[in-house]
Amino acid sequence: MKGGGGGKEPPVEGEVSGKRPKRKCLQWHPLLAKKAPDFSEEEEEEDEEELEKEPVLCVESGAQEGESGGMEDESEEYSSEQRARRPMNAFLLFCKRHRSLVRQEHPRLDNRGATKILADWWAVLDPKEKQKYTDMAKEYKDAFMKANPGYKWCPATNKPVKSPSHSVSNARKKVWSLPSNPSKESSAAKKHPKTDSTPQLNFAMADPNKMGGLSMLLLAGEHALTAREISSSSSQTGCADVVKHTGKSALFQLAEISSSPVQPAGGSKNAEDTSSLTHVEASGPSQPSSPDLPKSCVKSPLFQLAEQISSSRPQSASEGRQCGQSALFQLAEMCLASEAEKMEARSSQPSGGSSSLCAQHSLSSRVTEEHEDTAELPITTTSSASSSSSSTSGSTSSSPTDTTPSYLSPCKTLKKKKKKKENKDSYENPASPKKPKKRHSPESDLDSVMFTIEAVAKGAWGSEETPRKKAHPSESESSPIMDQSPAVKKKTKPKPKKQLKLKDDDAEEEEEGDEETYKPQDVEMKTEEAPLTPKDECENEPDMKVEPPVGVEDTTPHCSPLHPTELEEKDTDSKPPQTRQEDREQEVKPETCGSRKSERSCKGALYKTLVSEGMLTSLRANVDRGKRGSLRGSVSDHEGGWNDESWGFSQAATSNPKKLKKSKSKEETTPGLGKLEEEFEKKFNSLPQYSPLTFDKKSVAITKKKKNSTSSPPEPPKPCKGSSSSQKKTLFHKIVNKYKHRKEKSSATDKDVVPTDPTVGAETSPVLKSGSPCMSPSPEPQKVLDTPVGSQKRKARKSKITHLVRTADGRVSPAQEDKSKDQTKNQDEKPFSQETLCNRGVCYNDPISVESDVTDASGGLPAFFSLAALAEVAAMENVHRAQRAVSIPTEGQVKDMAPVLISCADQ
DNA sequence: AAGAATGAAAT
DNA sequence: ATTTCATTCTT
Repeated sequence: MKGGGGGKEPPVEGEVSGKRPKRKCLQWHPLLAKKAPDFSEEEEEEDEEELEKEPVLCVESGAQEGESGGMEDESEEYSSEQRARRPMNAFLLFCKRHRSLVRQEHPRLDNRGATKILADWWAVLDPKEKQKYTDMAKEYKDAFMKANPGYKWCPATNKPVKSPSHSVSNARKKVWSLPSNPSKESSAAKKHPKTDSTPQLNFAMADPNKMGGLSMLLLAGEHALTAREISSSSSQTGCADVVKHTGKSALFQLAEISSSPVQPAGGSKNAEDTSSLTHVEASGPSQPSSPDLPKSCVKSPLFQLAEQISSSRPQSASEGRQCGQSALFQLAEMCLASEAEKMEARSSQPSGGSSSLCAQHSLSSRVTEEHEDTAELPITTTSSASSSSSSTSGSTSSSPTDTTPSYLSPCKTLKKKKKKKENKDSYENPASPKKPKKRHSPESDLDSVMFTIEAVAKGAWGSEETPRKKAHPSESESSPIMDQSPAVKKKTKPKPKKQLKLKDDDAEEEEEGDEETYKPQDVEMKTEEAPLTPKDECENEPDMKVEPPVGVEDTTPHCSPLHPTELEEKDTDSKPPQTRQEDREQEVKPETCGSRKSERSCKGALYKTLVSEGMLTSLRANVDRGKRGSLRGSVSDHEGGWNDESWGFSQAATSNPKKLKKSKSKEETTPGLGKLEEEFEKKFNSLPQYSPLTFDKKSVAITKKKKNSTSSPPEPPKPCKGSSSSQKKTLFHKIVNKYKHRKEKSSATDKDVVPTDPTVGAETSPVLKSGSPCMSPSPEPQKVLDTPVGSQKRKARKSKITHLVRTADGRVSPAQEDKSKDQTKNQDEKPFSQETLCNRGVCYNDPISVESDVTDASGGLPAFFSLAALAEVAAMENVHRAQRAVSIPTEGQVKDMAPVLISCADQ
């Protein structure tokens, strides 16, 4: 049948069933590049407008591939083929958001069942609410389209490519990365990749967006601190602009270089490159073995930085990169600090102590460590890392290796598998689920933010470093300082698997686990109200992203190692995973802790240099991104805007520092990926999550109104939890199967309507839960309108439904089951719903959310923190830090910075 | 790998 | 009108 689909598929992919191998799970893709030019709210609308500008971004590589972009390109090369996944529609978004809930309620239910339920919910959902999703979907789509102008939902028929199948399994590519070129489908050579791969191009994209992001962050901070945004915004912008080109590109290049394994040569090659880089930084230009031009460009700035730093720090010698990092960090910090300071006194010399810079210190200390640890370290970082993370890295490396592009990357598959595994585990061990995951409440976000920043900065350009650490974890000197390394290790061991998407999954899984555990009791009890659901998860959800994978608890994101003493404290605090407060404290602590060092001397110079080069900008951008990612969960405006920036890297960073590292090993390739996802997530999270309760209400209401509503469609039978669950379950399956069957048949041949069991009736109450525990939905038979119910795929509809409808009087045996199920479900749900709703939903702030269903809908955002709020908090934190940190010499630094900044601003 | 669901897009 | 495919994840 699919003939129409274009012949492309059938022949091509014959392997599967004629269809193309669907890649399922990837993340949707990031692209969306929109930019948020200013932090102001333009985002909402301007998407489109800006778009025009953006296009560049899309094109970026210019080559048609689209992907060439920088970092990602490696994978991307092939990507052209892969083409981005289409954006999710409203329903899918809804599903994604609520599936976990459903699952919680019915752990036993399989996905399909869940989907059905979701469909029901969806059907019931108020238009307003629906609209939210719809809007988001649209937004999403728009962004996506912008990103890839020529994108077609259906792959061009042309794609004769061939074989996607074999080459590698197609893993996910990171489509997200860049917009595929519009033409890609048309003919374009899919593969140019390599040529472009050279870093040179760099991202056109970087500019505008990044700036925006950065500026946003900074601005936000400023606002919070002082009210003055003025100069800052303008100044920043201006600076950014100037720098833009160079800066970003440079940064990116670095990142790419470091991260990108692209080199065909394989590990060795990578090593070389890296080394070259290192050299450059550290020793200077003299060493540059690498012929690559682009790099050289980058180098210079870096190099300078390195030098300066090194000068400041006596020791420096071999490891340039460290220096580089530190420098970057410093810069980042400086930027932040500077901005803060600016407000106060930008005049000439603010002696203000606001310096803060804990990060800096930490970094520096860290650097030192590294220094000692590995002067030479295997630069291979990438390669080494890859080796460690066998699968992922392997894939990555391999791909780049060949000249011939293996079209697909195995990623997807792997991912899925991984996920699955984990899920399984979780399932098996219910206990595990809870674990540490501390759900961070908003506060934690801050923490994460700081953390993120560091991570990001590091990750961004220092991919080298990270991996390296991993590779040689402790080894030589295990200075107490390293918090990360240990953490990393732990994590790695426990769950090396999921790196990318963990968050959601984890959360869900966990939830599930919890639920399951509880459930049994409930079932047995059958108490109507079932108090159970303790669910602390509430917080969880919102933060999920931030939260590291359950893994080990160590997740604590410490900012950085500090002095030993402090360190100790920190550790202590951090260790206990349980409390949130602790987490917070942690956050604070790190800040507090700064070890002081005098590095300020160079800063000014560095700063300048960076600025000139543009590094700063990029740096800042990175920082912002990181911050933003973690911070901004809210996305107050529904449309907020997807910034490509966001799409960039954050994901890993945000979620955990560890991840970052890990990710590198795993997929360094996709540095950017995270951001997009993150952005998406934020938005996604901002979407209201409705509790079952809500649906109940609605459903009821609807039922009354419409009466039929979903009635006919078989309610998704829910497996109940009770002891009998098994039976029910079985039944459930049967039913399901029937439906399925039905559907299939129908599609295949209308003829059979599945007369099958009349008994099946079971329509049960329309929609899910009616409120009363016992009640049976039966009351309203209303029959069906023709409206297509949602459930059974489209085909099924009326005719089928008909038979489904419960018999006049009642239910047939099967029906009974269903009912019972429903009842149970209802019970559970209700209780849950309320609590759940409160908690999870949205809630941080208000309880309102519960009712808010409706309200929410209208209102728009639930209570997520608004970006501004977050920013504020962040700002505050900074201030505090500064205050606390007073002892730190940073002041000087600050001073230095100020002038620089100013100058920058002027420019 | 199939499949449940909905929707957007393409055919 | 019909077919693809996006997401999730069990079976």
